[in-house]
Amino acid sequence: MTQSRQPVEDAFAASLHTDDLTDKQRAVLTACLTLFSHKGFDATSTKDIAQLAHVSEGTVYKKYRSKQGLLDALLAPLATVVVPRLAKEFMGEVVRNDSTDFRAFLAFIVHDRMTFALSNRQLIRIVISRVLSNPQLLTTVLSQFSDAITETIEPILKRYQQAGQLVDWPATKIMRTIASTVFGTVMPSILLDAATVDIDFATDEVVDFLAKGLSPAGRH
Amino acid sequence: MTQSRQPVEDAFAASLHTDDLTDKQRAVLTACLTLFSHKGFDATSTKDIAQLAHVSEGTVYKKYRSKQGLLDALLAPLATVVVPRLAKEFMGEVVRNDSTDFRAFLAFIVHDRMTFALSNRQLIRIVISRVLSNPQLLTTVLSQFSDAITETIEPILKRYQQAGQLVDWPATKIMRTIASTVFGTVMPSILLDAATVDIDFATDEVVDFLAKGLSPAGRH
Amino acid sequence: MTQSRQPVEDAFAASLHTDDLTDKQRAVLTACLTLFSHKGFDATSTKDIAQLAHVSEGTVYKKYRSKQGLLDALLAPLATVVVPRLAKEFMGEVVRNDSTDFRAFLAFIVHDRMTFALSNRQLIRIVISRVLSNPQLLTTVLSQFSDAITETIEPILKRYQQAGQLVDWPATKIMRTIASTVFGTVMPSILLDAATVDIDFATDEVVDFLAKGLSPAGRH
Amino acid sequence: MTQSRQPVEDAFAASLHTDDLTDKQRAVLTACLTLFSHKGFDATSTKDIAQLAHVSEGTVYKKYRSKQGLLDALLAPLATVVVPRLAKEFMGEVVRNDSTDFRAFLAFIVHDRMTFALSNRQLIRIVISRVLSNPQLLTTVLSQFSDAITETIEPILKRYQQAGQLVDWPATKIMRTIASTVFGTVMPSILLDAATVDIDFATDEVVDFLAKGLSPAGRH
DNA sequence: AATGAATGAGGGTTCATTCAT
DNA sequence: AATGAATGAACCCTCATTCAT
Repeated sequence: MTQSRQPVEDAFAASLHTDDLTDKQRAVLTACLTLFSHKGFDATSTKDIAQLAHVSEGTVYKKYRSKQGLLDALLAPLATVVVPRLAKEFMGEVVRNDSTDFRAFLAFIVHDRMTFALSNRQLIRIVISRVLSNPQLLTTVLSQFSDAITETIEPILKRYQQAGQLVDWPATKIMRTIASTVFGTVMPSILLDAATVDIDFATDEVVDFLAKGLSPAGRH
Repeated sequence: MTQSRQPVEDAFAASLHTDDLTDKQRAVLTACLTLFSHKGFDATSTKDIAQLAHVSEGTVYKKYRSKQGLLDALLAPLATVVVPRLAKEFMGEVVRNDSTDFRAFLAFIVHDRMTFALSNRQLIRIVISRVLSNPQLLTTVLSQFSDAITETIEPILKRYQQAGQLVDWPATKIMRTIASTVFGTVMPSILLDAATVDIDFATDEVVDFLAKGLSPAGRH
Repeated sequence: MTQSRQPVEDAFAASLHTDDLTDKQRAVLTACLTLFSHKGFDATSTKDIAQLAHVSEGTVYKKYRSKQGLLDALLAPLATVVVPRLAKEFMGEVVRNDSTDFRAFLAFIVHDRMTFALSNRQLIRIVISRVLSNPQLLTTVLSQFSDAITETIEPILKRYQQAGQLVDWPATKIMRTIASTVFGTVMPSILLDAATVDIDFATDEVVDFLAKGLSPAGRH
Repeated sequence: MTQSRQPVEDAFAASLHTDDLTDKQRAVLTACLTLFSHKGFDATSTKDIAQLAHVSEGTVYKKYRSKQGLLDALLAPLATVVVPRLAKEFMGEVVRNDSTDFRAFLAFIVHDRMTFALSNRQLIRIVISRVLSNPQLLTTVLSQFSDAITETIEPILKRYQQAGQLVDWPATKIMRTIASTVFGTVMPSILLDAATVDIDFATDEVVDFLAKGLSPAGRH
């Protein structure tokens, strides 16, 4: 039921290496990821960044011309790399899992999202932090996920609903429920930035719970 | 099923008025609540606070001697007022709901928590923000809730489990599941700081989902 | 040789009690004396003063309208009370000591000045401190002493010089030499604000030294 | 009798140039020396310093991280450069003056100390000012001088005492007497920060006075 | 490309002073 | 006479950013 594929978790990390960055500039971005996620954007000084990256203060500004630019550079892959690649992952999975039942589908999606969330804890921490002071960012991120994922997943869910395996809710609501449950499960690890979750075990439990909670109402 | 009681939602607001504060000092705290929750603690300047509170910068420091002190003053009621009062609320409900079934219990708790969460959106935003840069705060808050609530609720859950109405999970896991689902439901409203949720309607949906998801495994 | 009269040492302390001051205002001045002398004028806040005087911050300003006013109030007696009274002391002594030799005169003046300096350590500390940032004050103080004392003392010295008991220096130079030696002796006690000097013993030593140093050159 | 050597007077000034300081940072220290000595440490603002040094306020903090740090940087050479070098000067003089009499020795030491005091008026003013609010500093400075100088000078004095040229007092008392007299002579110039003293002439006078005052008691 | 000295605006905080009570 | 809440200018210091080297 659980799988060991590595779908998107390092899509972000990869993006750090594909750009035309020097070693020092990469070190700067990595330092930003660490510091922004732990101290917060505002509480991180460019001096902090320079020191952690073992770089002069001037170098911090060589590629990106402001502290905000560094933050943007960290968050950009979310829209340009992570989300699109997500959609593609699911599309491929659709074909492969075409005949499996809802529970198997659930297992895949839950495991995939948990792995992603735990692999990108720092980035997620930064996103949460920024969303708090810039709610529009949440709208953007959510709509990207909505556009990219829901569109891909909706037909799949419809099939399970027609097969009587899934409650007759709108696709967005179902996905939101799944997301809430998954997020609620991994949230402590994300906030504490400690990888204390056994993903395979947690997936089984969450799938159990969701399978029941999302079963057609008539069953009861 | 849903109720219109107002248990704890303004426990915090009330705490602003019980202290021996001047009108101006209260205005300062209120301004802090607004600004810290929207711009974040670090991005809020004492000048911002003074202006929003229609007060001089000196007054900002009259009662609390540092910006951190103002933050602490906002978060303190969480431990000294909100959480203890929560426990008492539940204790009272135990008596009243003694004979009701699990679904009714669920309705109460979900409605109560949603109301609390939506009534204290700003405070919650601040807590989330601070937890990101001070994980120990999460541990503290969670353990307080754990101590105060779980202890009160565990015997109740046990009764429902013995009556075959509730899955045989540890109390903490059940509560965490409920909390995750509730939090996932209200999170968009909290992050966006927009009260767009119909609590009664949302309660019904969440209760439906949870009742199924937490039903004993054997049922399926 | 040494005497137990109490000439001027508490002329200043007395001035605190002669003015039409309430108890609280006196407490304020006393607190100023302590704080200005130990922390310095600039490093002493009006809050410090209020607290040490057990008085509200408003009261600090009741009699004297600024912090500078408080300092002035402390230093004023120096010109209006202390120095004039000094002259009178010496005038009286002239009559009494009319027939004594230079050594006895020296003993009187050294003992008198030592007693004064050690009894007004705090005031002297403040004067030194103020002189550093306002050299004109030194000129004022010195000229007051010059006017008041030298004028009184010069004829006396002349008599000792004519009697061959005293070097043939100008009166001011002799007095400055005496003052330097006395000041050098008590300076550690003044700076450290610790009364560790046995005045009678120290007087004997200083008189020995000065009597030789100021003896007519021909002797050697 | 008087000499024109320049032993230690600019030991401090030199120390400003040996450190790895930028021109601007040196200008900052120089401005601090001037302002601290004239207005006092507490009454000098970092803005004052920046303006006098023709530098931005940020630059004031580039090398030393606080205003106190700047003060420490000014006072440090006193312990690490000035005092040790003093000892060495005297040691050298011992050899050269081996056969001279006490009066010549006195002339050297008086001239040397007067030159030093007048060349470092600003520094001395700062030290006096700081001693007033931090008596422990006096203890430190005095003990350094005690250790460095007395130890070097004591055997010399003993020789003069055995030759019957010097009163039979403890070395520390003799040195303190000399110091008091010298300090008393130059003090007006130091406090007023005006170089109105003819060192050679003043030396002769002070030596005359001290030679008599410190002559063996039996002579009289 | 990389450095780090330099900048000056703005940060949090303290302060002397005022004034309604 | 006495209080202490309120003020806002000024304080010390940090910051993101620039630029000559």
